[in-house]
Amino acid sequence: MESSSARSGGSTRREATRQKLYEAAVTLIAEQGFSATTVDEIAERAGVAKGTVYYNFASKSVLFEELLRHGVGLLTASLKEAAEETAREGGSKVDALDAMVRAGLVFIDRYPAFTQLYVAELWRTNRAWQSTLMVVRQEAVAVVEGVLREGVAAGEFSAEIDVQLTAAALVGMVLVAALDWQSFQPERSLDDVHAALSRLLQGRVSGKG
Amino acid sequence: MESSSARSGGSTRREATRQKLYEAAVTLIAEQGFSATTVDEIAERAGVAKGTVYYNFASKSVLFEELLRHGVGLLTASLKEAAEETAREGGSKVDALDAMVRAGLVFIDRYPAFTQLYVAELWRTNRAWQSTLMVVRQEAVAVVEGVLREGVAAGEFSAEIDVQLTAAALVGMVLVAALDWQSFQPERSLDDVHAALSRLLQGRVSGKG
DNA sequence: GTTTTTGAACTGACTGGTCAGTGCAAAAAT
DNA sequence: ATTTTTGCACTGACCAGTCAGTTCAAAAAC
Repeated sequence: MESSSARSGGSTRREATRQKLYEAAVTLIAEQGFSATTVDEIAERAGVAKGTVYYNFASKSVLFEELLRHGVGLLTASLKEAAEETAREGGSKVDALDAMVRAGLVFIDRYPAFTQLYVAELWRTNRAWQSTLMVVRQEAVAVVEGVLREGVAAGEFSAEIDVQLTAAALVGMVLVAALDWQSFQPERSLDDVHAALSRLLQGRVSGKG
Repeated sequence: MESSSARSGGSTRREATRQKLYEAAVTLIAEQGFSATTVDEIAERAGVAKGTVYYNFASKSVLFEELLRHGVGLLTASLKEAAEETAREGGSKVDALDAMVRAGLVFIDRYPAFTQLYVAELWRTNRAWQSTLMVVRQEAVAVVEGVLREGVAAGEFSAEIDVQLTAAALVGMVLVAALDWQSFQPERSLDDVHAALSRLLQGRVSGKG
């Protein structure tokens, strides 16, 4: 018989197990890389048996892919939210960029391991999950590109900026500054880091200030 | 006899073999990661026997570490050269930064695989070669920090900029923009990319332009 | 004649993935 | 109300294959 013990989209127990596996995998892979991390390690850290990993995910690669989707989904939602709230409050496009910079920093602060792992894999070639990686990357970068384009359309940004390259550069600015912050100056506050990046974003570097 | 022909370190033949191994390892590891790359693969791509790898390097890790040192050494030299030439020509510190941005782009354009590999490893923790990684990172970033500090001292940059964070952000800007360029818009010219980054660096984004 | 390279065989530890079986809470049957 | 059945979620020993690193005699390069 169809037991139907938990009709609403998968049992709670299973979802909890998957979450534990995500959390175990993300830190281990961030530290060691995908290949150097064994399924046994992931299972052990998650506190489940190895078979459970394969009960919940078709393979180690699939676990990783779903982890990527899950994580970037959170980031993209956060960036959109930041941009939309700024718009709602009548802020300029620079304000929107600034809010997104902060949202990015908050995300990296909350999920540093995921960020490390993502950066480490993003530009590799010939990997099984490359298409997944590109899709989720595009989702996130598109939010930044959108704000830049709107800014150009509204005359707030120079029409001569290269939207794609500028978006990539902004993402890189935040990414590397934040990872450096985490790795080498963890005592600094998020506001400190945000202030430094705002200054750079708004071109307030040159001049006596 | 230790003939005059090879003062710096070892025979020419041996050095050539090591160079071939570097080149083979750098592309393979950039594509697949360190752990997923086998010594047999490296030897095969380099066109030497496996025994030769172990005759020239104590282990796979040591080969990788020396590769890191070698590569970042080239980058650091190139950055210094760019900064010094700008100074020699009487350029401003912004000019020096701009020249270093270009030098970074040229480097990434010439050694994309090395750059990928380096970025993928830089923020990992608990790895055998972590101290090597940090040392060489610091050598490179210090060049940027130095120019920023001189700019502050000379009153060209605001005294309120955070040198460390700004340097990291600038490096990130170039790194990510360049890797994106390589990966997703390889048809663009170096000058194009450089122009986009210059604009951002000099705060010529806002405004009708 | 010394240094460097070759190449193939070998070892021993490790790994992704499998699978027969267990535990258990809810459903069905009595 | 009690017993029986169902099937989901999980378990962990096991397997077949892989890989870093070793060894070494012989050849090649210098």
